[in-house]
Amino acid sequence: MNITQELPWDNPRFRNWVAVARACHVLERTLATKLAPLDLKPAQLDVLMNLYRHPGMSQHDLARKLLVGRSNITMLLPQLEARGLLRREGDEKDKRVLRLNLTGAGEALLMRALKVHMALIEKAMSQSTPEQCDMIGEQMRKIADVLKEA
Amino acid sequence: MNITQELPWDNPRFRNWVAVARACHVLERTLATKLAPLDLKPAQLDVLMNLYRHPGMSQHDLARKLLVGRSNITMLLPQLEARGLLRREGDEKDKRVLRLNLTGAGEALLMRALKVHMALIEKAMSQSTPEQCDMIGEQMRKIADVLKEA
DNA sequence: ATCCATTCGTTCAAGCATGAACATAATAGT
DNA sequence: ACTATTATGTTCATGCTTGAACGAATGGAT
Repeated sequence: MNITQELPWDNPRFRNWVAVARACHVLERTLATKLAPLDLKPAQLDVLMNLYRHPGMSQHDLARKLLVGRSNITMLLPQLEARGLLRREGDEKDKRVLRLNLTGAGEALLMRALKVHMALIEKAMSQSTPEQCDMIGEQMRKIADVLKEA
Repeated sequence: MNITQELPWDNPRFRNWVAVARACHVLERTLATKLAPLDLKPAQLDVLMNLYRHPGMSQHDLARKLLVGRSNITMLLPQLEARGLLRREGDEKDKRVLRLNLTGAGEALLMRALKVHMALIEKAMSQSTPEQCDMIGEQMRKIADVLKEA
């Protein structure tokens, strides 16, 4: 038995990553409660955001952007479509894919939700200088890249 | 209508936070797959880690540490107890609370899981200098504090 | 042309997390 | 002592996410 094995709690990388995970968790849950008045879940907001930025996206592309399974998208979209927030239209050239687009109502709701989201993020990151903030984003993008290859 | 409203994607804080959330998400899912051979979920690992560091904890304390509801703990613990990884013993002085402690098997499994977890975090954060890493942790702790007051 | 593999979306069962409602135990106020 | 309030843990119904299995459509190889 190796009694000298380093325990994770003595490791700065471990402790600091735990802090990252906790901050994410807290912000996610706070966002959920602040979004409740709009009858929107964080996952649904992610959908609207991605459709706004990438109109005509397929469900498969959306799933990959959101890092979730395709079936998740299948379960998620009908609710939003029934509320008139987006449209699903079959592609002419490839009859397998459904093209996704926000409706006017979808864009309107998105804008309201984005105000909430932005305010929360502003509050959270107001403690950091712009330089610190950019550095954090840069490191996090590297982390996502490194892990996607794993 | 304010056409000059800043869109979130132009805001550094927003873009950088999105990167944080994505990195967390990717690491969480990667951890889940790497932990599968041990038949352990990330949430269960969190339980074991906290019990290791805080022996004799109550379920309520554990729930607060993990940022989840009490009922979640109630659903989570019986599986781990049935596997002989932890014990739940009634407190003598306060008959409402259950004191939680790891068993030897629980500690052993925890150590194996920690190796996996540590390796993943090392890989993820190997891109950052120690100074950057510490700064990230510091900022994230501030964020969690700010949001807990919200 | 005809297979074969691949891609896209769906369905379904299973596992998790949540919040409200509840039962029991402790505590504070009177 | 007695009541009211608070704290701990459980139960239950609901909704979300996942992964495997499936059908339909596409594209490539021969």
